[in-house]
Amino acid sequence: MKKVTLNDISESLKISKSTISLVLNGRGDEKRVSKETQEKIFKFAKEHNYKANQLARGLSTGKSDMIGLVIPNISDNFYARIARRIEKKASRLGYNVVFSSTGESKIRETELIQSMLDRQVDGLIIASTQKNKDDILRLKKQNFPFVLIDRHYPDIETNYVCVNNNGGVVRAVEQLINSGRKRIGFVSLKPGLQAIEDRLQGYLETMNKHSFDVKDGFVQELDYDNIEKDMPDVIKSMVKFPASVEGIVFSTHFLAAAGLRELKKLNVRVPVDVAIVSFGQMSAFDLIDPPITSVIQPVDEIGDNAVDILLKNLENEDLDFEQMNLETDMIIRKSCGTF
Amino acid sequence: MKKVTLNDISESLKISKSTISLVLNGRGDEKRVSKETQEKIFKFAKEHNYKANQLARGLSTGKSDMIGLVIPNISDNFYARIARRIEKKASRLGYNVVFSSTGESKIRETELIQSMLDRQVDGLIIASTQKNKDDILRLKKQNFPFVLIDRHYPDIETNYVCVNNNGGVVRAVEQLINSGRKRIGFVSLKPGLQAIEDRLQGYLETMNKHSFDVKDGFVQELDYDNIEKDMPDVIKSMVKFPASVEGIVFSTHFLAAAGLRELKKLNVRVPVDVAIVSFGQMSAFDLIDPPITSVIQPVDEIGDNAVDILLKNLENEDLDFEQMNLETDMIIRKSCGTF
DNA sequence: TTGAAAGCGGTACCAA
DNA sequence: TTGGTACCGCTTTCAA
Repeated sequence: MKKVTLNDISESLKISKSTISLVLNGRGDEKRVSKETQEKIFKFAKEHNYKANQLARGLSTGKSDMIGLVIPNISDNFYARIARRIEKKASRLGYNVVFSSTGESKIRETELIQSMLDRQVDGLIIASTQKNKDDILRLKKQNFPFVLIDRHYPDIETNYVCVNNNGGVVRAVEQLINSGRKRIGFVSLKPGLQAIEDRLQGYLETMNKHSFDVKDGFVQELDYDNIEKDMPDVIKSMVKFPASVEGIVFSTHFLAAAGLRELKKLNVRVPVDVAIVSFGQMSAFDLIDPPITSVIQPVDEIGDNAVDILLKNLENEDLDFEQMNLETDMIIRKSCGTF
Repeated sequence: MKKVTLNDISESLKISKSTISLVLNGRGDEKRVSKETQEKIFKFAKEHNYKANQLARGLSTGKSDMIGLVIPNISDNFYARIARRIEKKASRLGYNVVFSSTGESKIRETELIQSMLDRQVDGLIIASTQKNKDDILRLKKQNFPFVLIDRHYPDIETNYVCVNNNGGVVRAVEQLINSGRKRIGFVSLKPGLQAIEDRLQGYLETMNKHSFDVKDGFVQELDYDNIEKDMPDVIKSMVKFPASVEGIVFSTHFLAAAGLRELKKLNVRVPVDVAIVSFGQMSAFDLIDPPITSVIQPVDEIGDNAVDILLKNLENEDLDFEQMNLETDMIIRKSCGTF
C-alpha cells in the first residue's frame, strides 16, 4: 500500500500540484479555487487517505513543526512532568516534540543539541547541564529560537523559565528554624549547576541571618553519579558528633529520598532526632514515614511558559528575552518537626 | 549565519555534489575518491561546520532515522523509565525519538500515530490504549514496522513486549495468602486493557485455587480519570462489613498509592488490619509507611527488547512476529504482613 | 481560476 | 576517480 502523494492526486485528477496543495492547505477560498475543484480534491484526498509528507513539506517551507526537548533525564519525575506539559501544549499547537536526555553529560548535551538542529527542529527547550556555555552561546549567536528551563546561565542573556531557588531554600531553612532547630545541615550536589549554587546560597544566607554557625560537615555535596554510594557516609557524618545536625535540607527530591533511606537505616528518628525538608517533591512524599515537608516547584507553569515563550519566538525574530523566576510553594508535613 | 549546504561546498570547491555527498558519508574510499579530494572536502566541511539537513536526506533516502514512541503518559514513572531506556538505546544506534502521550484516549492515540507517520518515522513503539484496534490493524496491513509494549491486542498478531501480568498477580495474591489472609480484595481499573484483564484473572484464579470466596465488593474497578475522587468510597466499602477485606492487591502502582492514602485516612492499620501488595512499583515504595510489597516489572528489558525488535524489523521486511511476556519479580516489604 | 516550473538539500545512478 | 542529473514530495511564485 504505497503512500499517496500530491503527484498521484495530480495525475489522477488532472489538476496541477499547486492547486491541490493550495486547497489541501485550506487556502482554496483565499486563492479563489472553484468550489467544484476544491470538492473534487477533498473527496479524492479523503478517499485515498492522503497525508502530506512532513519531511518534504519541511524541506520546502524551511520549518519542521518539531520542537526539541533536551533534559537531564526523562525518567526523573520532575522533568517527566515538565515534558508532559510541554508535549501537551505543543501538540495542541501543531508541534511534535523530540526529546533526549543528557544524563548531565556535557558531551551528550552537545551531541543532542546538534542532532536536533540537524533534524531542523524549529526551536529548542533545554534544561542544560550548565557545563555547556559554548553551545548556548552559539545558539544565541545564530539567533536560533530556544528557551532554557530549570537552569540558566547567569552570564548569558537568554530566554529562561526557572524557579526562585534561593527563595525556596530560604523557606525550607526557616521552617526548620521555626520548629526549633539550630544545627541545620544542607545536602546537595557537587557544584556546577547554578540552581544548586543558588540553593546553597539560600541556605547560607538564612543561617547567617539567624546567626547560626555553619559548622564543619554541615554542607555536604554529592556526586550526581554516586549518590547511592556516597549517601551513607554523608548521613553518618552529619548525624554524629561533631556535626550532630538537628535538621537537614536536601537540595533536591532524590537526595531527600536517598538521605531518608540512610537515616532510617541508622535508626535516626525523623523528625524527632533530625528534622528534614526536601527541595522538590516526589509523588509519594505524603505517604512516606514520616511524610516529607517539601518545597514545591511549579512544574506546569515551567512547561507552559517555556512553550509560550518559544512559540512567540518562532513567530517573531527579535523579541526581548523573557526571563522568569517562578516562585515555589511549600507543603508542610511531619518531617520538618513542626507538629 | 546561514547554514552551509552541499551546494555551497560544491560551488566553493568546484567539486560535484555527488562526490561530496559520498565522501561525507564515509563512502569515499569505497568509491575510490582520491585522498586529496577527500581531504579537501573534509577540511572544508569541518571549517564551515557543515551538517547535513536530515529533512532533505530523509526525503531522499526514504528513511528519517526517527522512531516514534506513543505511550499513555510520559509523566508516569513506569513509562518514563521505559522511555529513557528506549531513547538511550535508540540514540546510540543513530535514531532520535519523538514521543507523545495519549492520556489513554483512543482519539489522541489515532492522531498521534498519524502525526508520527506523517513525520515519516521509520518505526513505532506503542503502549496502546487498547481501544484502538483499527490503527494497529492498519499499521499491520501496511506492513509498517512497529512493536507494542506493555499492552498488546490478543487477537492481533504483532510484535510485542509485555509482562506476564497474570503470573505477577498470582504471586501477589499468594503472598497475601501466605501471610494468612483469606478475605482478599482486588482494586483495579475499569476493563478495557488486556493487561488489566489478565491481572484480574490472576486474582480470580488464585482465589479460586485456594477455594476462597470472592465476595461482593472484593473486586473494585475505578475509572482512570477519577481515581482520586472514587478511591475513598472504594476503600471504605472494602474495609467495612460486609466485605471486610484483610488484604488488597492493587493492580497498578498509582492505585496502590491512592489506596494507601485512603487506608491511612481511615486509620486502618497496614498490614495489621489490611495487608496490601502493589502490582508495579514507585521509586519511594521502600520509604513509605509501611514499605510496600510490590510486583516489579522489568522496565529496562521492556525498553531494550522493544528497540531491538523494532530495529531488526527496520532492516528486514518480513520477520516473524516476536512476542515476549517477560516475567515479573517481587520485592517483599512490610505492607503484605509477612513479617 | 488554474497550471508550469523552480527550488528546498540531499542521494544515487549512470556516464565520462 | 569524478561529474551530471534525475528524483524524493511539497510549496510558492509567476504566468496564463
